[in-house]
Amino acid sequence: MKIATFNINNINRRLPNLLQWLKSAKPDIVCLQELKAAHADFPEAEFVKAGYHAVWKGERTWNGVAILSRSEPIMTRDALPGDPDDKQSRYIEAAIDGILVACLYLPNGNPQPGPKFEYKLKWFKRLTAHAKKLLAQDIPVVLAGDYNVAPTELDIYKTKSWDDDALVAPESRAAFAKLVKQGWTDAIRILHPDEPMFTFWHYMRNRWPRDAGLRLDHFLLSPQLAARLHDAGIDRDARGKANASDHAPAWIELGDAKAKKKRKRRSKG
DNA sequence: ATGTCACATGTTATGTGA
Repeated sequence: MKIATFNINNINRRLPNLLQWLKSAKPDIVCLQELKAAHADFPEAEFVKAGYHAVWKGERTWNGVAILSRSEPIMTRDALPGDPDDKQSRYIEAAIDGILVACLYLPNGNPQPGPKFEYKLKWFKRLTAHAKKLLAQDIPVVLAGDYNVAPTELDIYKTKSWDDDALVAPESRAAFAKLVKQGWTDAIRILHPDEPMFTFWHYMRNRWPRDAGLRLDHFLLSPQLAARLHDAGIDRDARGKANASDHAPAWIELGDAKAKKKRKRRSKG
């Protein structure tokens, strides 16, 4: 079972890239962020043609999240609980093949300090509260998406350019660390402890050719899924294509769930 | 401040967000 997360940065603008990548990467489940499309403008038919079901939450101009899957998803939520006044489309959750898949797009938070940064930290708190409840259910859960946090120094190229940025701010990093500490496994990092594993390269200043990237897209796995983690990686090639998103897809490969223990056969006599 | 991209508003650019 292959699960991917991909900040697509405009689903319609990037549709040819996405379809090509789906064909070559063949993920079973894909979490998409930054659709930048109204709900009615989501190109569902194209994904059906490509063999995927889809659930999504659009928003005109900004944000927007979706989950594509080979098996039919059962949407469990299309918003992060905790603030009914939050109208931004940044969270969608579905049950797929016995896994609860949460697709999230955490606020960027710039400039900081300021109201946008406050919103980011508040959103993080709500996510952390919800994540705790999911963990308590003791089921296979993956929290996948663009967290807009480079968790450590290893997750960003050597630079001073981002020192005042919300992506590396101590509060952002502390919030991420606090979430992980609940008992989640950072899938990419646990399998690649020494490589940067960047997922984002800014369009500006030749950041892609210079490999001046950040690791912003993460998979957090509940213990039941962490036990099934076989492989993880970044499809960097996607970032080098024409008209690419500024993010590359990240993916994990999971083994099958253990077959349920067979009941002891009753003796015949 | 700059750099790059895309969209909205609605002009022959500018603001906004990332």
